[in-house]
Amino acid sequence: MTKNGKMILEIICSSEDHLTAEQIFLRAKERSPRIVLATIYNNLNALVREGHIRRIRLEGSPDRYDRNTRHDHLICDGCGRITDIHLDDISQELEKETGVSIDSYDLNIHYLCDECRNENT
Amino acid sequence: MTKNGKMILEIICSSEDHLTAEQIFLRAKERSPRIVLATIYNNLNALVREGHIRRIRLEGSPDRYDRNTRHDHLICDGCGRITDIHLDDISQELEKETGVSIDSYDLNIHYLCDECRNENT
DNA sequence: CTCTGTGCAAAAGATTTGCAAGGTG
DNA sequence: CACCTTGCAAATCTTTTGCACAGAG
Repeated sequence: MTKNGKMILEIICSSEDHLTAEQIFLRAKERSPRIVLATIYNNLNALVREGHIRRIRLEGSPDRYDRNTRHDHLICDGCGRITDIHLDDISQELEKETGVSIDSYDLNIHYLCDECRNENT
Repeated sequence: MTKNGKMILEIICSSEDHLTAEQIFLRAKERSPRIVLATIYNNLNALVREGHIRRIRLEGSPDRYDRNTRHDHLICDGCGRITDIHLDDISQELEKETGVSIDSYDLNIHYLCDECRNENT
């Protein structure tokens, strides 16, 4: 793995949030001021391809990147906040139900967080 | 609902595939030659907002649109083909596990279809 | 007559690509 | 020297927006 690749992976893994390429770019720039967005994207794609990180695709906002431990996402449709949740792995049930051999799955749950629910009252 | 909205909904519902905006545009043009891509997008957004259709966001290809019956997706990471599957609704279990009130969820299962699996042998 | 959807052109946003240069082995 | 990553600029692709007009109620 390259120096930039390592740095980007570190940035992602050390963040509690789900960062966009732009945000990662800004943080990377703090350490390596001459770095460019294209380099971020190159490395992000490589990291996703090699399974080190996950890409989260969202409505109306750029992709976000997340460490690749098995977990699922709660997405508030009000404020857009994403929360990691750790549900039991259901791969085996899914394989039984679908009859195919599963590589991975994405489970994104849409809801309204407490604040957003109260706002809409 | 507007005439174009109805037409677009019909195109989506009568297709077995998961169409891109572009594909929908081309089919809409067969019936209504002066229609424009922007109109397609406007209507698609409205239809998604009103819950008539679903948007499927994919890696490296434009969004696709799908009828909004409850179902999940098998996505082959080799050829990109999407297959609808009908699993038991797991909302209730998810609500129990997460403790929040769920509006909806997306479950996308990644695998390799038979052809792609054989190719990689 | 008013209001909303439409066609059109142009813009915006996110991501990718081509190429020359730089660093590493 | 050979190779691969980088920086940079420009391109590409998808989607959105502003505006004037047309059509429906």
